[in-house]
Amino acid sequence: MEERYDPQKVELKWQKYWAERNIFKTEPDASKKKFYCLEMFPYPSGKIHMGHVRNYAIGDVIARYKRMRGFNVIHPMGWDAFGMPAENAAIKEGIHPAKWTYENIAYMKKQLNRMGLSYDWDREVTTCSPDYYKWNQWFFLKMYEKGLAYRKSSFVNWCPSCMTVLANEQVIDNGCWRCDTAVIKKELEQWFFRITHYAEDLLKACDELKGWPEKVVLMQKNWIGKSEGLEADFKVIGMDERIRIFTTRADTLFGATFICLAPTHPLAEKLVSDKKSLNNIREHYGKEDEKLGLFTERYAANPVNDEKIPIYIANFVLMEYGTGAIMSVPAHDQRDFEFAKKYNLPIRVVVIPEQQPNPPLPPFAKGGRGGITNFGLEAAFEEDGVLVDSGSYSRLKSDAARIEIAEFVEGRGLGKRVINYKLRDWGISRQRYWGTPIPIIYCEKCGLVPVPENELPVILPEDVKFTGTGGSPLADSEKFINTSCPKCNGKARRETDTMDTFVDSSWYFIAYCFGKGKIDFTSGTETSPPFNPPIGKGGQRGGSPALSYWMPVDQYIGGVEHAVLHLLYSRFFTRVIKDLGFINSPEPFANLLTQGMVCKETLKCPEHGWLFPEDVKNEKCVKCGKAVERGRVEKMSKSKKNVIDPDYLINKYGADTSRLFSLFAAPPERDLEWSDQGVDGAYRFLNRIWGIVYKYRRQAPGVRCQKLKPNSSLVTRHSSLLLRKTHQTIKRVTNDMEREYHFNTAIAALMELVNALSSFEPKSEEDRKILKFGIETLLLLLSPFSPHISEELWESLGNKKNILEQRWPLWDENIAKEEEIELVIQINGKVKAKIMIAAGLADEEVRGKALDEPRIQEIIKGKTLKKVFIVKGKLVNIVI
RNA sequence: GCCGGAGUGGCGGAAUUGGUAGACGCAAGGGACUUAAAAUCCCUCGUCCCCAAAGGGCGUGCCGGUUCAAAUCCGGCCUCCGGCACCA
Repeated sequence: MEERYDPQKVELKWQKYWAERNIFKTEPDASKKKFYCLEMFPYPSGKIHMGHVRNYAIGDVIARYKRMRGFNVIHPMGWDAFGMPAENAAIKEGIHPAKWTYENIAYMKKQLNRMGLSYDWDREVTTCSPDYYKWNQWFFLKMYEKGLAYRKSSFVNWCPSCMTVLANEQVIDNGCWRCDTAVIKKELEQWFFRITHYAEDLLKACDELKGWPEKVVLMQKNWIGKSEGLEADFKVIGMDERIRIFTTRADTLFGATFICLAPTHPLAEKLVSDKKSLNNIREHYGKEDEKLGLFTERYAANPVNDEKIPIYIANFVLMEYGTGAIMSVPAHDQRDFEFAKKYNLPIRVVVIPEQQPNPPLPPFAKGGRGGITNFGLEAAFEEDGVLVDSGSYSRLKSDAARIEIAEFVEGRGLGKRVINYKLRDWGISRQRYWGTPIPIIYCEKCGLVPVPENELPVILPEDVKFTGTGGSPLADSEKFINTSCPKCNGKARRETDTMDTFVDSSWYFIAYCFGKGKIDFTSGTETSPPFNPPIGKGGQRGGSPALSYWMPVDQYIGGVEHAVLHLLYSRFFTRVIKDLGFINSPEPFANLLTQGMVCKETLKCPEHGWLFPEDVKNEKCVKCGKAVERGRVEKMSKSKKNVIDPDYLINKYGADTSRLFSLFAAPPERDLEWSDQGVDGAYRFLNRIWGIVYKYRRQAPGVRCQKLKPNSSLVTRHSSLLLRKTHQTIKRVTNDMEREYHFNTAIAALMELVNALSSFEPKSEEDRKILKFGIETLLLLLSPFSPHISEELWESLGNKKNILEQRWPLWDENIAKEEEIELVIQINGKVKAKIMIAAGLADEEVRGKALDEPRIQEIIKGKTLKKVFIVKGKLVNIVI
């Protein structure tokens, strides 16, 4: 054994050892409980970053820990390989996206292996390979058959920079999720997945996501955005038309003083004669600037009292939500209020607060009760209350009135109660090259024809031109576009849009279960006894035993930025796949851990802007020598240059230190602040362990000492303390792992054990045995965090079998238990003394010992004891 | 605006059920070893009063409450972070 710890040597040795034996390969084994540990697969952008290091370190600890706990662990990895950066590289540097992508994958795979991650590479998936995206196409066809994939024209979010469409979820603060460019509305024919078909199910099942952070569940619920309300028809006076509106406030129906249509509402054209004005409004549609309206010069009849009210077109009314038309109740809706003020429309109060008039009346009441109160109001009253000026419904409370008025409107045949969702169908068409071709053919005679299943995959052609201008390169590829119709064999052309890359990542966790190159949803085998029977109902395919064995994912780990996007799409896809009969559970991820961001302080030179850490020497910019400003701690990003390159870190300290630091610096769900000194600390810790093992490597060879008991005649007092500490450490580390994966406190416990080991001086043979037991236990507990050094030192101690194949140690509660406890004695809640007493004494004895304590005697002398509280094993509080 | 989450030493963080606030690490200061430095090891380390010790006061964003006892529970506020945002 070397005296000095050389991480490079140790780590490469064990990585080679693991790879040669393909040690992380797993197969279904019905005799063992499975554990599916999954980290979000990366986009192969070139190199891994610290966010990946953290994400994959967390996942690897869990995988290795569960493996030692006896689970059959599946721990796969792959590549989210379609996407825009590859195409941008092609435009900028002339490299083909495929070449660029596969080269990046090769490099990043090396990096991941260099981190010592325990992946079963026999399950690797690469989404840009035809044997993967074939199944995107297959799912598309299945969904098309079931009406879950459809085409429609609509106003879509368009990113002018990426030159493509974005789904609603992919618009962040009105900008593109990828490049931040302001998104504009554009009318296009698009393919959609009918995710709204599952809206209610996706929402209801949120409550079953017990293993997810509440925050994420809430975000999903809000995104789905269920609301119950009334759809009501307003007849257009003098025309044979009705305008159907949606409202959640049927109780305010008597307060409606006008109605508004979205500019793109089908009736808008009919009602408005001034097309120029209509187009003007359309240009301001969906923009968050001022509210704009256009009077149609037509009127409609309120379904509740046939009152005649004006019809407007308004830019703020969305066609995509509800019916694309609203009734406007300015007294009780702030938006309508602003609109009414601007266009001088009447405002009628029909709901007043329940508690009157003390506390003082809200501003709206200044104008008096009920009636047209088009003055004195400063804001709408949007809360529930009591109805006024609403015919026979006056004096009812809002909640009751909502039901009664809705029933009345329903009774007149002028509406129905409905449920609406904010969730829209998922637009998947992208006008880009580097994605999955949508398997559709347009025939001059037969129209829209799906590509037959046996002709899949529709291969993405390689010989296309990347100009960076205009639309998708596919649209210019004659070879690709021109085809023949599968029905009539006549001239036809292919769809040139490709699929959103979120389609790829919506089922990759299911793909892993098949194994590399073996994805197959068409030849499901019959139920075989060792596995759970697949759910396939009559007529459906049999499903796959591998899928029912491995699914769902037991622990999913990734960034919170996917809280709605990827996670919602995956839940949708998993439902579709379940309904096709391939898996049992509609939920893909039983437990979800959303890890925090990796952050670092930013550095800025007044002249050269953001600086890399290595561009700063002695607080000065290396280029100009000016003093550097220390900025805020922010998420590591290339643009702010506050990054640490994982390659640099691993070359300098090794993978074990890098992993250990990123796990120790903060609990996984919280943001992690980078600290160079912290990394040094982690490195020092591993060096100390190396030193301890080196010092004692030849002591007590071949001994296992699980059965040693403290205070037996052979064991000295100081060694029985070490034995206890060892058992306590097993207990603490195990509990920290089980309790929300709090690795930081688990590592802190290991550090305490190292402190105890390094200050221990063995004097007898028994001491040496206990010391060795302590060291071996330390290595076992450390191995999920820093696996290479643990293997190396384990071997140095003469162990023949891998530490990987060892069982997680168990603690003995009798040994871990303290014999003496420190009793805190408080007087009136303030700590006055601490004494050591035997553990497990009866309350009376504890009380006696506390009162006998001289310091306490001194204070309570001559005072009456009011009460004495005893907390077992901890504290006594004497109230005087 | 609406909905979440957080606020603890110089710093990252700990405190599992209301029961010793500050585990563990980092930084800092002092010491040992060394020709010297690095490395390593040992000691101190919330703050204030006191020469010091002993002891005591204060202290988990702020104000108030419940309790024998509050970082933890309740009410009100402040700040920061995240999500949603014309969704009728």
